[in-house]
Amino acid sequence: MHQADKGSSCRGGLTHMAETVRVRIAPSPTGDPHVGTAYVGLINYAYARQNKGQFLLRIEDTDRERSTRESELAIYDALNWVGLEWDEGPDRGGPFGPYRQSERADIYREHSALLVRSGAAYPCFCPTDELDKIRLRQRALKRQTGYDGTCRAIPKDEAMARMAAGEPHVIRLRVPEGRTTVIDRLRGDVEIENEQIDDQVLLKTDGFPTYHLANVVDDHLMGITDVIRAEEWISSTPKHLMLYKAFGWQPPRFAHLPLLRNKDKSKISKRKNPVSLLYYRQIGVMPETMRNFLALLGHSMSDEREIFELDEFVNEFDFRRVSLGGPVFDIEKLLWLNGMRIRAMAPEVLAERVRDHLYSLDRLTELVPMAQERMRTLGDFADVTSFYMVPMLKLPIDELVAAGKGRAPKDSSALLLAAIEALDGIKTFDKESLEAALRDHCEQAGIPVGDLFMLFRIALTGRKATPPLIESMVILGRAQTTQRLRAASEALKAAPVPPVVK
RNA sequence: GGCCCUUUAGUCUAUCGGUUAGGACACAAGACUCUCAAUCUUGGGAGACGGGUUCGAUUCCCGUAAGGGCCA
Repeated sequence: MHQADKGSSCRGGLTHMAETVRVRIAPSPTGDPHVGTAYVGLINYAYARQNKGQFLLRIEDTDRERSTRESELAIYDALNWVGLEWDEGPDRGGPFGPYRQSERADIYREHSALLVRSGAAYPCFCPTDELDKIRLRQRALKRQTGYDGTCRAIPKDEAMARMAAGEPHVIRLRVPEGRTTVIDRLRGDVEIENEQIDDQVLLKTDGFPTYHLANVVDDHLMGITDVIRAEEWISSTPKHLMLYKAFGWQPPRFAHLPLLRNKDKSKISKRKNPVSLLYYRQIGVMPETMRNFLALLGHSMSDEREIFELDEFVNEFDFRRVSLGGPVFDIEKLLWLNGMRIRAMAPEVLAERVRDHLYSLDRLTELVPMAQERMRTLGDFADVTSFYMVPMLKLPIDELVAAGKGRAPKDSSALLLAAIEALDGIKTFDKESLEAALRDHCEQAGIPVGDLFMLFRIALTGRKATPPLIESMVILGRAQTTQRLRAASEALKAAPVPPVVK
């Protein structure tokens, strides 16, 4: 079926020395921590532990626009929550640091200079608009688009002189002729013609590396022996292989895991699915369930066991038992698993878990200010904040429809969808940004603020009378908020048109 | 559009050429029960299609189709 054994006894067939397995995950700190990160992390973790190797965490924050510190911290938080302990990383150091790419800029620059000197890479002075023109022309001719190699031909000394003179440029990889074979642990040999590969930019005009350069340099310098990552990277692996070759380094082994999917089989995305680990934690999926569930996707235990612990998975994980069809992330089954595990707990243990989940001091402190003015008894707290405690709201469809103020349900539905988009553009999910974004959005769309807010209120809390909306959104958090709005939008789309009331 | 990957029920999967194609979620029915849930029992439902190879293909090979990814 597949070639899981290929190349597993030795790397590239060259060394037989005992080597310590070193693997990594390299998430980008943009947005909420992703289930895909946990998925790939779990496999890497299992492989590392099984082989008594090391599992590292590297932060790929070379996208300086989108990377945030907040998101980086959320990654640590979420990975700790699922229980994947890493041996080296930005937060805990290690002998191969720094582990944050933004702190390694000099290393990349030196390495790209090395390639320019050897001729494996070259500076490209083409201005962006020129490149756009080339692309358009290629498109018009229905030719393969890509860099045409104009600057390849510039003699080396001239190129060096222009660089020294400070002319703006990027550094490109000089892709050689021929074909490149990727040896994938799971698929065997994958051959790709080099013609298919563009002269990839390695270093951008601002001196920052692209993913490809940084990735290869870091993996080598950090002693990574096995790159286990998502399938979406398989087509850029030849570029990476070329880089290893250009540097004269031995490449690691590669294994490309299948991509998690939405219900419609497209690559899992926040548009169609809650993908934030924080969301699942918030609704009360337990970390052991999350690990267990992820381990069920694309891998099976030898005895078809479905409920098991992390250490069992570590013992049994085997590339030969990885299946390659992209698994749909089935929330129903995740919840079933969670229920099974809940039922297996001793009541007193469960009691503690429930208390920690619902009534941790942190959580209460966050909620109490909102509830206080609306409470006459302590018990009122439960009622006022129930919308927050409940994982999945039961939506009152009629009220949702009514909140549309005479709009057809499907129009209200579209309204919500547009608003979700608007929220998407917010960088930090706080009161000020939300308020501004929502009012702004209403103005542009020409909807009365009150109309949208009432739709939101019911979508998010299931009620018409609630604590302040924006504050509630902040507390629910981005993932939960978008999830509920999306659910409401879908419910509205399916709702029947109400009879006209005169 | 080019290249690459994938393909067992609605979903997750088992099967390493010979099975009445197994399990799980979901679904349906029944039992239990003050309700609901849980639990138990039962049930329907699958090898994308077409060619080869073979005594025999879900399994190996080729093609087609579909889905997905990457590049633009």
